[in-house]
Amino acid sequence: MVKTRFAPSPTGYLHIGGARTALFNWLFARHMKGSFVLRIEDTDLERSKDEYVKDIIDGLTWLGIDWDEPPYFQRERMDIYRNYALNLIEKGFAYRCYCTQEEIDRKRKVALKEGKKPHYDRTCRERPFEKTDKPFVIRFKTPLTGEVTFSDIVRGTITFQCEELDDLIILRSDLTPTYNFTVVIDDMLMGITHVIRGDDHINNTPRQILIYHAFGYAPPQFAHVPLIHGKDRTRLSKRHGATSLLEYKHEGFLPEALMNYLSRLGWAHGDQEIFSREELIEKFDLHNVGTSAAIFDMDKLLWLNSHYMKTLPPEVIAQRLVPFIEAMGFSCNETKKLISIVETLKARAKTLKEMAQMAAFFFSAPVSYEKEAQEKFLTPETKTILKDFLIEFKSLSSLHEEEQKRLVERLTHKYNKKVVEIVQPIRVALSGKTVTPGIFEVINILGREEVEKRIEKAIQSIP
RNA sequence: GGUCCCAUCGUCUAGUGGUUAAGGACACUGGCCUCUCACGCCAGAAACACGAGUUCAAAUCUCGUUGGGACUACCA
Repeated sequence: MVKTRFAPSPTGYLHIGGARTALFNWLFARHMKGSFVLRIEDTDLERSKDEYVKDIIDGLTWLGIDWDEPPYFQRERMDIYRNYALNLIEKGFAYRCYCTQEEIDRKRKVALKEGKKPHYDRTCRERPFEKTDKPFVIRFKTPLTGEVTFSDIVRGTITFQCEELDDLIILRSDLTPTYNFTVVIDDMLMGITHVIRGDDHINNTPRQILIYHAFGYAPPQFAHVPLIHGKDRTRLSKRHGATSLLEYKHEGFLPEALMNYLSRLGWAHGDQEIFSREELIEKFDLHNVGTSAAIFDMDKLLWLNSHYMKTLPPEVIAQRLVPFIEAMGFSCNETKKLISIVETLKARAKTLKEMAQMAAFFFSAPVSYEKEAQEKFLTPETKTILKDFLIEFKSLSSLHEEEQKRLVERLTHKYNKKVVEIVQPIRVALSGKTVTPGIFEVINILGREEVEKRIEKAIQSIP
């Protein structure tokens, strides 16, 4: 059975790139009816933070990614790694190295200067065991010759010469294990069948394969997916805008849109652009994953988001809109009204945040009018029209669109004006703005009483 | 520097040697619709990095060049 994992290190927020890697792992597992696990690689005691663990878990959850076993924390498994490292020494695949860091740094600088590889010179590799209190690290005994080849699912065959590889440290002097060792131990112990990760790990793969060999264990399948780059075509990092995936949530993006967008970054299914979660699971395939890095495109994300704003049930959008409305200091306990607002705004707002801003005037009367709107549409001339409108509006038997339309038409004839010249003053009076949803919809949502109040107020504001 | 990876419109991509004057989508431009703004609809501009080779035939295969990226830690 297929088993995949997402193995982030909590040394930073879950960003778009990590989320995409997680998504691919999750989609592949779900597609293959296998399982997916989350493993927090927090062996870097210095830089790992609980705050980031929370961000990762919350971010994935928001996206709609779930895992089949409780999350693993490498920090809780230190003994396991130590034992396996010791075991490797016994088997002759690793050795204690007593060289000091200063020594090694010095030698590396010299080697670099002479144009040689900055590798550890393997001083301790064949040193006979001696009892000493000196601190040591454990290094893996990389074969001096030969090559390592593996078949990557997305890239095909990749080969490395062993002589290019270093005797990497697998256990630090403080007895904590290093990345290239823990991944192998955990992937092995957890029975991971497919390792799907960013292509920044291609260079690590041969080292890891060698460790698998040392344990006599067949390596999993590897699938290295291209990285996501920022506009400057370098690896995505903090300086490319939104740091955390949750930042997108706070900016009013829908998880459906993010998932759809992320899935299409490096993967395609013919010409299809819109995928539901179920469709993604059904159609996702590692063989259709591309090989070149993609640049994050906010415009396309916005387009997808606006698509889901329009197509998700209004009740769902309304529910998700609530926190944004409340953040502006309004309370929205009238569900029916809120849904009407969503209906009228869903084709106009690209994000929930934007929708909330557009909806503000439904919750409180304008305290002031946009300057230009006021100058242009709240004039002595339109004052007359507004007064007339108010009288007729009060006598309307219902707020049906047809009836409102007739009212406006009567006014256009009476004053010999275009529709827009009648509607805009009303719009400004009701919203303070020149841009709103259709005027009849606005009137309907506001309701008789509120409309009358606001028109009245506008009339009074005109000298 | 060394090793490895990558290269189709501005961006995401379809394309797996042959009706492809290279298709779709976002963005962009123009038009239609229209009470403002959106939405929607129609149209348009826009790409196979370069050079050899293989082949009857190459965006597709090979090599080289150029360009970009990643890795090269007692980070992951």
